[in-house]
Amino acid sequence: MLSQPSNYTNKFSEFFEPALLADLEASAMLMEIKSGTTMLNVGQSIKALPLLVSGAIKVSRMNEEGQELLLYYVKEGESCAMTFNCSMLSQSSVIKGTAEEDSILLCLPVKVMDEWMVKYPSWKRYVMATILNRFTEIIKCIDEVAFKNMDQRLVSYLKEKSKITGSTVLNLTHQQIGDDLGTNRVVISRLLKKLENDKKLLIYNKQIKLLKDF
Amino acid sequence: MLSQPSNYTNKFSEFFEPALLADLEASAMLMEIKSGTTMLNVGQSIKALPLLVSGAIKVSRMNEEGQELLLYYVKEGESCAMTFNCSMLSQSSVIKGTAEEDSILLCLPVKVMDEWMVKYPSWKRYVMATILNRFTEIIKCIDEVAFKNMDQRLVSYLKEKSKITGSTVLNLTHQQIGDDLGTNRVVISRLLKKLENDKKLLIYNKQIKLLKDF
DNA sequence: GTAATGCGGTAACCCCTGTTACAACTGCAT
DNA sequence: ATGCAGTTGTAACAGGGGTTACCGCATTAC
Repeated sequence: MLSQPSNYTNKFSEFFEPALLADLEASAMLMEIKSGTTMLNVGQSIKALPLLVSGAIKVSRMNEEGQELLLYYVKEGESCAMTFNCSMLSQSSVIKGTAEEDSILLCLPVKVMDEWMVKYPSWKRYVMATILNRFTEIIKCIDEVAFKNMDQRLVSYLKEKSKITGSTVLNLTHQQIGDDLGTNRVVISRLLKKLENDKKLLIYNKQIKLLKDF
Repeated sequence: MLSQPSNYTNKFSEFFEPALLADLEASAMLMEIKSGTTMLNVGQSIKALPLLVSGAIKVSRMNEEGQELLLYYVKEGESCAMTFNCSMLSQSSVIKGTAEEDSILLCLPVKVMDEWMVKYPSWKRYVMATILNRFTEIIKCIDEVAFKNMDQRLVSYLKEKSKITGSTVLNLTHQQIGDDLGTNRVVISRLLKKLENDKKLLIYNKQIKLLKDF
């Protein structure tokens, strides 16, 4: 059983002014999301703005043929930039959002977030900072896809994954990695094997352990 | 010799409320930019917000090794989303902006654009719409780079170029195209030749003519 | 136990694309 | 006219990585 929003809004107390925090408590709805839940799919319209209290959300692009590509993660204290945009202009989404872990989030009605842009300077700052961060991360993603080889992308991916989970043991199948990087399972197996030979990691069943000099 | 801003702000009269237009006239500085001028480079800080009256700006990503990749164009009546973000948070740019044609733009001090977010609903809408459009275009760019082959990317590129210039005759060298798509000149020559054989276009020196069934 | 399913290892194959090299051609400068 | 710089055509080669196929192994269901 979850307690009231008031216990969770303090995750945001470093960004938000007191009046905004109070308003947030009053307006937001607390939600619990199980790992793996798809919260938003391509083409859906956006009904509420999620502020992440704990856990992590994976944001990815899916093309028409169902191929996927990981864009970035939304972490604690963060929110989704696309949602800001889409909700303010009542457009539908071009991306997919999935809970990477069990997550807790505060859901805000779209209406209030627009009002708050005018009312609370700290909210405006937060929204702008979030948008800029996402832009930067998407640009990073473009750099990877456009200029880097698959082996480098795989290494970046595993590092990021390790950072997100806070562990050097990653519970991942080769297929899952391939999906996130928009490539084939065999390619990933091949590259992982090479990394194992180079003593960068160890491969187990559905599990990868990163070694010290990864 | 350029006339006063007042003659140019009407490009924006469809988006902006009258009071904002008046304020724009008072605050903006009119600038003329020659084709090929680099207006913003990676690592630079942003001093002013450009609103494009006429012409077109090419926005691209450059990586550390100097490889380039075209992201999108800013056209008449539009502005640059990254600039909004960076200027509001006083961050430096991660992208490059170059005048694609001779262009005229209104330059706004960073300070006022922040105030206007609160003051003018139509400004807030414009900013948000711009940001969303850019997001969408960058996602499109990711789709291309991640999922499409070079021949498909080349076709998209030429179509876009034709739309921007409003002509089916494009004054481009193969090298320039290669730079925009982040690839090698020889690759472009090869693919163009194939398109010429397929009767999609004609190749001249420093010039390409798109045919009807392109 | 056995069967079924999913995961991982490996080989073989091929296409796309990046790279290098060189020749032919254009246009401009002198 | 000659030379030079920039542009284009083409061949040849190499490597990355996408694809298919098949096998062994682990896990779960029955």
